[in-house]
Amino acid sequence: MPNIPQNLKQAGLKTTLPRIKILEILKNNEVRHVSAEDVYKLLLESGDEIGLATVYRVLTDFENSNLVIRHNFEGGRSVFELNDQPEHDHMVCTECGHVFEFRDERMNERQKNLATNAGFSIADHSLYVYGTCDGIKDRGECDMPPRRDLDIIVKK
Amino acid sequence: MPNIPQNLKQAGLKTTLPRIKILEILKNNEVRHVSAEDVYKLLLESGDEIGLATVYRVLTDFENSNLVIRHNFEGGRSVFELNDQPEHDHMVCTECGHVFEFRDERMNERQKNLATNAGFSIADHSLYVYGTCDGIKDRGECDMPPRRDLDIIVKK
DNA sequence: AGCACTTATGAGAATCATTCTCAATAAAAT
DNA sequence: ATTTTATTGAGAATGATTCTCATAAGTGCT
Repeated sequence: MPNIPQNLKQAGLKTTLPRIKILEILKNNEVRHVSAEDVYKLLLESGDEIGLATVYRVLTDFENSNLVIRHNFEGGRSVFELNDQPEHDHMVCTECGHVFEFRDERMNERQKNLATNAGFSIADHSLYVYGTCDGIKDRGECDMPPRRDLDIIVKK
Repeated sequence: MPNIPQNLKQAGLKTTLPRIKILEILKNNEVRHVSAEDVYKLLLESGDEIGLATVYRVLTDFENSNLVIRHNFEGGRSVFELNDQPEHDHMVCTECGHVFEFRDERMNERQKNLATNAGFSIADHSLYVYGTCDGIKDRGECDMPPRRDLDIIVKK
């Protein structure tokens, strides 16, 4: 298993207790997309008294050093995700809340071309597809459990 | 020119002064993507004393009756856009704040296929491309004035 | 037009997520 | 071990948005 203090050092961050604990949580397979509040609660549950302000600070530090990715969801809520996977996009089921990840080279290419032709340099993009998964549609329940790996990968 | 009270009635909304004034602003070609605060200031400039709370309420009403579309930009900022055009996506210049609109059938198709294959029914999507426009990159200033029509349309 | 009924508005308080402040503390460097 | 520098905690501050509630407008009916 990857060494957390090492990760922090590589990212140019001091290895402090809050950072270690928070990175541990993010590396935990059970959670993939968490809000600052979520992290704060998880810390409390495991008996770590780390202030909410620190959680925000650490997550922002992690974002700046590319350890995590911040997503701005609807309603001004941010969720964070460990940046341990190739760039990908998200399909969000509006019924069960499940988030599927996918990756499509062709779509990325397409975006890049569009932008270039318009005289625009892409730094970043955010794509969320909202809808329902078939488990919901057919039987009223979601039959796809959350997964850590990319759910759908489409090659070029 | 389209009749504003008519629009409101069709949307199932009482025709009140604040609603008329705000819809007027949204229909104004000069502005396309505005925040609630922007609308509030524009109202003040034209001598209309309409409270900020009302602006928010009206914009939310408009959203619910599909008169406008709400975008949740980075940093928890919402902007509103008159819903008078075909579905399209946005390129946001992170330097000058200019928002380009574009529309790409092929990308939409692609999304639909991906989703279908994964057993997912798309209801909606949100795509924002962030970057800088070439005016910024080359000369430090944006050379692309805001436009009302779609800036870039790519057919299939 | 006049009256009753329902809905919208204004102003300020309240809320929510997030950031800031600053004194106390812990890591890193010497 | 000591100095230096960055980090933390707690609570205050911020900024966007929503809520509350008394007042003011629209709408429908006579």
